[in-house]
Amino acid sequence: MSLSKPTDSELEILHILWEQGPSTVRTVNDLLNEQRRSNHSAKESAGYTTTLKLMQIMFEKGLVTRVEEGRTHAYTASVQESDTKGLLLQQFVDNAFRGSTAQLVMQALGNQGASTEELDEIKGLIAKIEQGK
Amino acid sequence: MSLSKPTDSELEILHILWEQGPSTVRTVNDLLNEQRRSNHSAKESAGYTTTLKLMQIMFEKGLVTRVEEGRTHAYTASVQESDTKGLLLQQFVDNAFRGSTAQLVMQALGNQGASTEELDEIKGLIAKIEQGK
DNA sequence: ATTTTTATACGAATTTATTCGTAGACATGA
DNA sequence: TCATGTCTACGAATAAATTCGTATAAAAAT
Repeated sequence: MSLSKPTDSELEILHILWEQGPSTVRTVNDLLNEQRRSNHSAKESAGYTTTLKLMQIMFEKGLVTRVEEGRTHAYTASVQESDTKGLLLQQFVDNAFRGSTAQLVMQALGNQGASTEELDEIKGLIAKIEQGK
Repeated sequence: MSLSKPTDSELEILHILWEQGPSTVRTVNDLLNEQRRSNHSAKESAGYTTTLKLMQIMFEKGLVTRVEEGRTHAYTASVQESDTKGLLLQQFVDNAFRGSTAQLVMQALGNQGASTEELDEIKGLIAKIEQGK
């Protein structure tokens, strides 16, 4: 069963499920719209049935599981956050940076600098990776 | 004049134009298909008129300029490689990593490790950034 | 000269993602 | 009870990206 790539909207929903754990469509839809408003996201707020439909499609694709709870369904992400992000990243690096992770990292750090703490974290990670070689 | 975001197919073409400089549709189409074959890209090889149409659309959007040369057109990328990649990266970080560049970098380095040389390069860059603060 | 090749332009089919309306079931509260 | 609200399912409209067929003109080859 190979990990399937979520679309942008699906990813938005996955983020919520990863954070919240099992949730109803209603909850997801509310949080989604709340976030869109506070982030000044480019997207308008989504209608309830829109989110419902998306989550049904995600269920068909196997991105989420669901359990009947009375009249409603509780949805749970069935893909790991880090696996999914890894897959997306891999494809993004291939498309935008011709497969060069280093180039991507350089661009990322160059662009909108990370904070000093973040840089320290990254240095630590590099040190750890170098140890392992 | 805000930079517009190229689609995946458009980005493939831009990469070729960035590498080759001004090129005809024929050249772009040939290189595109050559690359797709050698990379075992997921995509099939593209018909000539498909590439032509894409490049016409890119012209309308202002992603490329073109000059008549006899009977054919020579197309040139009109967006900077680093600007475009920066924009794509920004949007990707927002979508997939909720805006956290550090998280993206961590995932990128953790995933499919960079080579020792690349890590050195990155360390150098971090040092330079820290100097600038 | 006439056939074949190689351009552009353009309309339109296809595919994928997104959005929402409407219908039917069930619960809740006046 | 019966009106109102909230759920799921599902069909279908819309939008965006991709693909390609066909028409037409010009050049090149025979």
